Amino acid sequence: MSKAKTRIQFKDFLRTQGLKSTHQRELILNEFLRAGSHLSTEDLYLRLRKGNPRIGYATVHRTLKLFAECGIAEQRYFGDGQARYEASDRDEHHDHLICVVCGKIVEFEDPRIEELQVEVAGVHGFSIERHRLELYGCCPDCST
Amino acid sequence: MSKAKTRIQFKDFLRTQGLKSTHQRELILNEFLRAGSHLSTEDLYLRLRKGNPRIGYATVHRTLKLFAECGIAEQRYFGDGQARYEASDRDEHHDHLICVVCGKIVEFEDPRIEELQVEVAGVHGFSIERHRLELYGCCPDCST
DNA sequence: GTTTAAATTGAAATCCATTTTCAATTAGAC
DNA sequence: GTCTAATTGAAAATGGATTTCAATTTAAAC
Repeated sequence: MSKAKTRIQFKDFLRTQGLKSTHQRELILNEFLRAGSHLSTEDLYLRLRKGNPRIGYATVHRTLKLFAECGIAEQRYFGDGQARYEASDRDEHHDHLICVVCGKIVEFEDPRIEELQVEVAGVHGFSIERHRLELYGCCPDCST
Repeated sequence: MSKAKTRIQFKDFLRTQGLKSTHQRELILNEFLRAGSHLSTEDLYLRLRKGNPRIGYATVHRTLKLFAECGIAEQRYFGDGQARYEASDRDEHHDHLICVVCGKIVEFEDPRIEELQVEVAGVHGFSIERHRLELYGCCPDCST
């Protein structure tokens, strides 16, 4: 999804929820879209502070939760005790490869795995709503 | 693996690491093996307190970390902000189905998925060390 | 443009699981 | 038994997430 469309989606969300469009929310969305994925609240907060000294951590936190609620971002936990957010600006779901040495995060997708997941869930009578698949290992750069 | 073997494995671990076998560690291991899987530190602490009023939370916490270190337990995060531990008393790795309604956790394993994971990681030059696969959805009891 | 009610902001406080501190205790080698 | 190092547990510290609340801002109504 284009950045322009994401901005419209967020505005629509705010309007339909009776929430207000504010300068801060705009700044935060812009920086979120500009920055790479897998950002923690802290990451985004620090990036924002560089250009805009007057944005509070609490506002960044609250706005990221709004993004997740409205569907333009997804919250993830990679086990380091910090929530991370990524833009859901693609149609395809994807999973993650995480390097245990340098922390690099690579995205991938495999429809065959997704299919098997649905099958396995069905065997246990579950209907899947979402899933999380993370492969932890050593990336090419770190294994030399 | 039998509980007796697990106890021996832990004792060996302590000995080789120059650590001491204490009454508390024994009590905690016993209760951990008796209790079901997917326990938080708090869960185990409360169970222990029932029979043994004088066991500290910090000791339970530290001992669970020892279990994880020595390989008789695995630490997991299911996104509710609490670490959970499960006995690794089987040879097979397994993944989890989590009911988003009632919180029930069901274990499963599928070698076909594991195979595909290795393949996908290889494509990106990663060697897998461990992985995490969780399917979140609605269990049969809650979907009626 | 002005008024007004409601939402928002941000600094600080709070929450809560995890982790550390430290003085007292205990295990285990000698 | 003696001695040294590890362990314990209560309490404090940590750190990210979340909430509080007075001041500010938004945007709808006038």
